[in-house]
Amino acid sequence: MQAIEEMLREKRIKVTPQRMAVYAVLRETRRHPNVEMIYQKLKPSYPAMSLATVYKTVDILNKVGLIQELNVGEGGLRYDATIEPHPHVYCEKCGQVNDVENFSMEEFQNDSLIEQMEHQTGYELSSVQLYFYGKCPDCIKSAI
Amino acid sequence: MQAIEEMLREKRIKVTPQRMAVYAVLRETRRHPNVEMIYQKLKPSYPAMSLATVYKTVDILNKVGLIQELNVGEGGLRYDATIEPHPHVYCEKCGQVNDVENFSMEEFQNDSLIEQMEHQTGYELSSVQLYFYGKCPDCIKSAI
DNA sequence: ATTTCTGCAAATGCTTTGCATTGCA
DNA sequence: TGCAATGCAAAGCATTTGCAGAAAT
Repeated sequence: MQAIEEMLREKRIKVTPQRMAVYAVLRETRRHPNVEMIYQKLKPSYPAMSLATVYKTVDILNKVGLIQELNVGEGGLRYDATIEPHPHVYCEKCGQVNDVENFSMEEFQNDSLIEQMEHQTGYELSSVQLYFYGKCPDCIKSAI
Repeated sequence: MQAIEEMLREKRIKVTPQRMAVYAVLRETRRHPNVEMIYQKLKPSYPAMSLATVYKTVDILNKVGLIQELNVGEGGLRYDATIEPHPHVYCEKCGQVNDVENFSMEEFQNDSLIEQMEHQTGYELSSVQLYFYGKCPDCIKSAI
């Protein structure tokens, strides 16, 4: 895995401790945190960091294509350092967002789904999102 | 198509002019309007209708299952009187949301995709959303 | 030396809430 | 008549903005 500093430099954006920290949080977790979660995670080690900076940082990281924005419908966005398209599951009980691993719908992984859709709709498409909604195994068990 | 009044009555919610009007707007259009759009559309014929009522109404119509909520990631929800699962395309230029008609991924139409995912993830799933993002034919033409 | 970013506080704007009034059943 | 819905205005909150100081190139 490439060094974070290098990746920012390649995107021609200034390399700051805040940006490296935010991106590091996203690379380390599989939880798809939202801005508030990222902020809480960083607060102990970066007491001066402001929420506004986290907002600005995820925005620019998303724009340069280092991370992707997810919208599972809570109101508020989540962020994911994995930029390859992959489906997500949202637990309506606990609010956790997870990746769907080893997704077997091949068309979703490569570009054939997008190409097929461009044909069918006449749009120029740039991305796809597939979201599943339900209850996660933990929440089923605890019968909350 | 069933009468709107009847449909509300079947869902055991009080039948009011405002609710019929909001639902009628959603059934007549394919534009997946948000709250503000619904409000603007109704204003001429219902000058007294308040935005808060539109918010409350779409919320209850969604809860009783008469409409579905879409979240294309603008911030703000859109509403759709077609409750069968079907993919949507979002134009990042003009912001229009359209249905994908005659979607050929059969698994998406019936329940097999959800069942397969339940197996794979251990979740109890209730719904799926598939969104495409890009530029619509009109926006491509006008090269905006 | 310049340009860009950060952090604070204030502003914004969508959505929700409380409550008196109205209207459906 | 009783309970629920409406409409208004106020409150709430997440997000954005403006700007002076700080930091990166």
